[in-house]
Amino acid sequence: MERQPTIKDIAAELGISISTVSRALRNQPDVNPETRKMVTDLASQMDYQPNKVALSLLNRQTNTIGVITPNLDYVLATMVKGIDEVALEAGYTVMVCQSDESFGREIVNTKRLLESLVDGFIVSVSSETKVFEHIKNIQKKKMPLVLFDRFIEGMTVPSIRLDNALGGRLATQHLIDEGYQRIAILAGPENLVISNNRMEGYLETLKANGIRANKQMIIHCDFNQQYAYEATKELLSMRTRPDAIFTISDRMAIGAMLAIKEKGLNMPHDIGLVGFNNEPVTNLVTPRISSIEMFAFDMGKAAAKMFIEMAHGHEHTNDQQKVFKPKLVVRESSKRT
Amino acid sequence: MERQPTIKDIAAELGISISTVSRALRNQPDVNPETRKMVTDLASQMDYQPNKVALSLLNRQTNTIGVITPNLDYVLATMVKGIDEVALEAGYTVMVCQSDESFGREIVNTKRLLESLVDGFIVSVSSETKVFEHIKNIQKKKMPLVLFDRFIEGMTVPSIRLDNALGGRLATQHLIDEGYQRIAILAGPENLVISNNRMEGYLETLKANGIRANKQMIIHCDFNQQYAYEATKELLSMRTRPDAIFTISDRMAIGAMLAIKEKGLNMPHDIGLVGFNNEPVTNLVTPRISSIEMFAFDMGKAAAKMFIEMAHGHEHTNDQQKVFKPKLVVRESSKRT
DNA sequence: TTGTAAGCGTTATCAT
DNA sequence: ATGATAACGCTTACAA
Repeated sequence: MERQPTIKDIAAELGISISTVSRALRNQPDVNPETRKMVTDLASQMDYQPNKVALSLLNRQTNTIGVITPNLDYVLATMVKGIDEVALEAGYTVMVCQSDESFGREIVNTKRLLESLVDGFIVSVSSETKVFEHIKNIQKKKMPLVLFDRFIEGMTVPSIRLDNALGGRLATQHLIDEGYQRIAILAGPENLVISNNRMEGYLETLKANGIRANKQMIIHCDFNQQYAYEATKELLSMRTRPDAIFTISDRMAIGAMLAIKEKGLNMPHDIGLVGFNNEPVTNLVTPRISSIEMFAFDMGKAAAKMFIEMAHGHEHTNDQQKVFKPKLVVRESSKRT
Repeated sequence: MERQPTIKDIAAELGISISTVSRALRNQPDVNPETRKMVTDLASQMDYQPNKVALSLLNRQTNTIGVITPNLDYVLATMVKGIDEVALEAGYTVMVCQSDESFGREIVNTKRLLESLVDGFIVSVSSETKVFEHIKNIQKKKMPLVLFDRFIEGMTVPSIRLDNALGGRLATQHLIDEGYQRIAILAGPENLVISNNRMEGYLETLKANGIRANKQMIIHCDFNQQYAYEATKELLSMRTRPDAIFTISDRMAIGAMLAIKEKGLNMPHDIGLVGFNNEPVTNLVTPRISSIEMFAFDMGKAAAKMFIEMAHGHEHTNDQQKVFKPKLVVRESSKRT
């Protein structure tokens, strides 16, 4: 890589001092118009670009946000897009690191970015993450930190999250309203808060409708189409099989759908299905899958906005949380009436 | 954000000079074991982290790669994941910027990152991009630059690309082999090289099989499910409708599929369909869609490897290109025999 | 073995 | 209107 031109080079070339060059370039008053012209002309001729690293060192801020995400699947990619959008607008650049749902990689990523490269973090923790020292570390340094999507129970961190329990309630109540009685749930990994919250909504709603929850109807499995497929096959081979399934992700809904079709059951007649996330794919399959919309793009934007407010030193409390309300989107897979 | 501890602080606290601290911290010889212990102990107690910005300024390199991508849809997200993987391994951090298929945002992103924030670039140009001054600019600065996926015709830039024409040939030949005669193509935007290459493969193969290309069977439309849906409706209402459609992306294949189903046609009997990318969704719909696998993850890894070689000053020629061979994956949508 | 000082590119403060 | 200098945090000759 070639050495880039600096104000020093410009100053030397023009036989003036670097402070004058600096001033001229930044349109400060108190600089002779002729001098300014000389400087700006030469600068653009040399294709001079101010060195952001030097500025970062000087100002002790990099105008960079470290974004750590477990993956870039639909929901998180959409959120990251929202973050990107707002950040760019506000003069921030975003460093996206994928932890790949691995605790180890999350640690490594955090540590790297922490080394004075970023002004703060917007983080969604991996499904493996059960210890939060690295997150506390960020807080200890008083850096702006916003969690999004996946959050941490029992820790007060500013965050953007979804009312997952409501999502669970909406889905379950809808199935009940459509006349389904034996509603199974494919829940996510056990330690994942969002997954548990969706399940709580499910349990709550069953109870509110006088339906006894059945442990055999509650399956924990990875956020994964294959597992969901297997789990559904299992469910469908029960002596009293479920007549509806609520999966806490659309990926899982697809897996469930494959198993249902294989079994020769008709949706929504024989069995109902509701997913979560409202991914485009729900519209592409036959029958189309009902799902819970979570406004991922807006959530991303909100996360970035909250971050920027914190970075600009606006007062904020640590337990500031913005909670988005999900919305039920009814499609053929669950519409029996 | 709190001021982070520096070696200066450590030195002051211990009453020694900063160079000694620096040496102790970096395990240099020539430093008294006792001094070293004092220093390292205090450092870890203060949770000292070396300031990367200062180091970047000193070394004139940031160990950061600027990745510019038009979007984070399946293919590019997968490639970015590959880039990430290799980069992390090699001690680089990745800054991902989405241009959102907009030329303007691509320019802005490039310019920002160029301001000495990154050591070089791995870029996939937006579909809008027809002028390449910003890319030439990077080259002029002698920064490592690798293009991936989308590349530029008539410019010699190191790049990782797919043999798109081969992809077009594989798909088309397969359809012909399955007995389809009137094969339409939903090509992408006209100025996009990858799209044109796929079409060339299509045209070539028709010719090689003695089939006359029909202009009405060649539709240019955005990489977009909705457009593909409209275009297919149009195609299917022709007096002599096509009996097969090759779409140059799986998204478009889904759009086409919707139109085909709406028309009540049976796949693969009445009409054949082949997509491109081999996205997971091709496996989720009924019938499953045949597609062209492009090994996106490996392509991303290769891009990062090439970048790192360049950054390490390995000799390279500007026209160094790694071309991946796509593979046909046959599924039900096109298997008539 | 340790300290001093220059330098990385820039801005801000204080002269001139 | 312009210049000299210190500072940001660090490394690295060079000196002690």
